Amino acid sequence: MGRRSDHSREELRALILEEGHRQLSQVGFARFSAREVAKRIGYSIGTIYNVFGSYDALLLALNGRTLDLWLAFLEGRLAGCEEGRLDAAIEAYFDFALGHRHAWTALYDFRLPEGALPSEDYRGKVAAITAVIVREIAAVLPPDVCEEALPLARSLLASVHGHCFFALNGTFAMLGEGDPLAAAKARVADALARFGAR
Amino acid sequence: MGRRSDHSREELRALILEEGHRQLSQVGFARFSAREVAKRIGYSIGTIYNVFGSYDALLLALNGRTLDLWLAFLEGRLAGCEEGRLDAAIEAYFDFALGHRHAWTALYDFRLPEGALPSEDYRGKVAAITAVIVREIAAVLPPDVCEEALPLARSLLASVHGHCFFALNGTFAMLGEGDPLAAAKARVADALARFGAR
DNA sequence: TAAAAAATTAGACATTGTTCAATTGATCTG
DNA sequence: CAGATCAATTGAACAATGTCTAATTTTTTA
Repeated sequence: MGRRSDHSREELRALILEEGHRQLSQVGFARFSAREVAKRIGYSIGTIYNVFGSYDALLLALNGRTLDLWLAFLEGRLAGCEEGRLDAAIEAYFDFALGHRHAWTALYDFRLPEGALPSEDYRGKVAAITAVIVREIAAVLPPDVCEEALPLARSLLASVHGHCFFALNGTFAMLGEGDPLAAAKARVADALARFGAR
Repeated sequence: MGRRSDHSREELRALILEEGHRQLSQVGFARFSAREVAKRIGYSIGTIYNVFGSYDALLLALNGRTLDLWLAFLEGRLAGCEEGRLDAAIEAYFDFALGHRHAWTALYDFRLPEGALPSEDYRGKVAAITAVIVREIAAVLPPDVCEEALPLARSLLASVHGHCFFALNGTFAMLGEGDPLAAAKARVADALARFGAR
């Protein structure tokens, strides 16, 4: 078959991303197959290469979509939340990861070849999620140490990530930890207490 | 070719593990190939399946080897270290991961099929590393809260892991964090301060 | 209407994990 | 020592993957 006009380039891109994300969410990164995605949307594998250029680019786009969903989820939880916003953010971190296990895990399972940087676009999405945490931390920090909000946010993000990661990959279960979320909150509280946060 | 007596079962197992670990360390989990390992030791792929039974079992054994090395590295650093032992342990955590990037990363990239548990042996190795941290935390904790050492150790392990993970996967670089190790140490100190550790 | 451009496909390629019948060497038995 | 038994090793076969490219077909342009 040759050129056909079932879908515009943009529609095709959206189609692949949608089916790809469904697939990734169902089977996980290890079993994900670009060929299978092509089959499901009724196009051939070559078309995916036309649109995305490579397997890596496709996966980066899929992970980008996950980051979009994650950010929206986070902001949704925070909207209309008066107090305990930081705890709510940590809960949202966990809940998203638990609710989108495979997609969230793929964010970290997939790695670009050594030395390759993700696109500016992708980095922006990661920065956007970080910015939410920076904002929330700045809000509870005393004014005189508020320039510490960014480094602290990066560090607390890493701490929460570690807890969430261990919760999902079974390490915590192996070690008998029953409430990873509570532990993560406690560590964040520990740090904030030291900075005299309210 | 049929049966040959170049190596005993145990020697063969050691041979595969050694070459496999070399391979894993060089090319990383994503590009690791059991076939390639077989080729390099001069046996056929079937032999690896005879000895390990499956690809998953082989990888679990390789990761087990990494855990052994890691534990030895940790204890080696701690031996003869009088003060600042916890900081030394965190440094060792980072240094091992940085010095064995691919092998360390494979510990988390590789996952058993859903629901499958690692062997008792493997779980023991993870527990052994945890036990070191429990011991070191218990040593600095006031006696009246020393039953908190285990949960605290699990949680701090997760925090340090998150920092180390972000340092290696590029997240910290993306966010402008220049000293992940210092950040990890600071978070651990925050938590210990709250428990009145010395 | 004819020529140029673009999109889509199908197939070839090298690799992978996995399985298994056949083979070959070692070991036991009489 | 010869023959039977046993166990380890192989290599080929399979299905699947990412990747690339020549051919085909449709759309657009001249």
